Amino acid sequence: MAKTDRFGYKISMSMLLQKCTEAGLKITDQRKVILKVLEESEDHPSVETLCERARQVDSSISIATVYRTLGLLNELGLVLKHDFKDSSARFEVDHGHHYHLVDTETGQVVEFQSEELVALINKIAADLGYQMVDHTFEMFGHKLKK
Amino acid sequence: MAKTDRFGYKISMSMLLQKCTEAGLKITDQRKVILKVLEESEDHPSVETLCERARQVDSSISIATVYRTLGLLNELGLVLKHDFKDSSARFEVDHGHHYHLVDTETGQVVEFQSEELVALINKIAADLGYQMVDHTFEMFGHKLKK
DNA sequence: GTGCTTTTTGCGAACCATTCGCATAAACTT
DNA sequence: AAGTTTATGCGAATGGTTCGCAAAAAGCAC
Repeated sequence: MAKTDRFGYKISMSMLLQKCTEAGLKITDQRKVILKVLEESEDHPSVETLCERARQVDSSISIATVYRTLGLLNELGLVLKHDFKDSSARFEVDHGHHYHLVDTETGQVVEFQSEELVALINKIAADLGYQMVDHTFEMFGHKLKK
Repeated sequence: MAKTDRFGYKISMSMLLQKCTEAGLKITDQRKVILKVLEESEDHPSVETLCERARQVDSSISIATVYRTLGLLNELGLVLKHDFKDSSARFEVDHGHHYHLVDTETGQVVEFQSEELVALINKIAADLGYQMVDHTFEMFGHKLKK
């Protein structure tokens, strides 16, 4: 049975690698390792963290290669780059768009999607005379008391 | 008649300076110049741009002071810091809540409000069982070709 | 497989926005 | 005016990210 995420998107290494070859990229050992590490990461690792994890598999991998690989994957739309306020960029495999609601009391992160939200922001952009190509949205809140 | 921004918020230098003294900060010529330049900026200038503008009034102002002043004002909540994707941070006097659409081709920032968006995200939070207390939202796009 | 061409790699140096250390110079206090 | 505190300008340091280059590996044709 194929592995899927909570929204039902199928994810697989071979699919990621296929996309890379389709884009004319060569499949190197380093890229395979980095992709695998990224795909297995449940969190949103920084480049440095990612590099450390990759080095545990192949200690010769340099951070420059990690940067280059992530840049490439990001251009292909396979990987999402997040610029959180506190310094360095963080990455995750793009498993389909979802948003985050951070519980301000527990720190827990709730993921959700909303077609309605996507539709509305596209409409807002269009009303302003723009074609939206990207957006960021994050919520902070606490559980409703009954 | 008091000057107001496009959303009707009253803004004034003296108010900003008063907040600074209340916070125990000394009012220096540099701070007055930086504050004035920021307050008169209709755009969302980068630190470097801000520094250039300030230097036209007082050429001895250093970029380190501009950074320090903006950091201070940001801590006081008088100034908003935005980390748009394109490298350097950009600032604006806090005139109340609105959103930003960044033109990916020109770097220009379009401001907008949407009651509909506010209503929708509150509803989304409520549906998830949460009371929203804060959120971030930013759009990136380019002008529609006709 | 063996060549040949193109892409990728690791390394360190370069880059760039931002921050720091420090001695000097202002601002507030009395 | 004198004393205390905070702010400034300078240049050097920092830290994440990118670049240049020669060496290594990948893909392709035979």
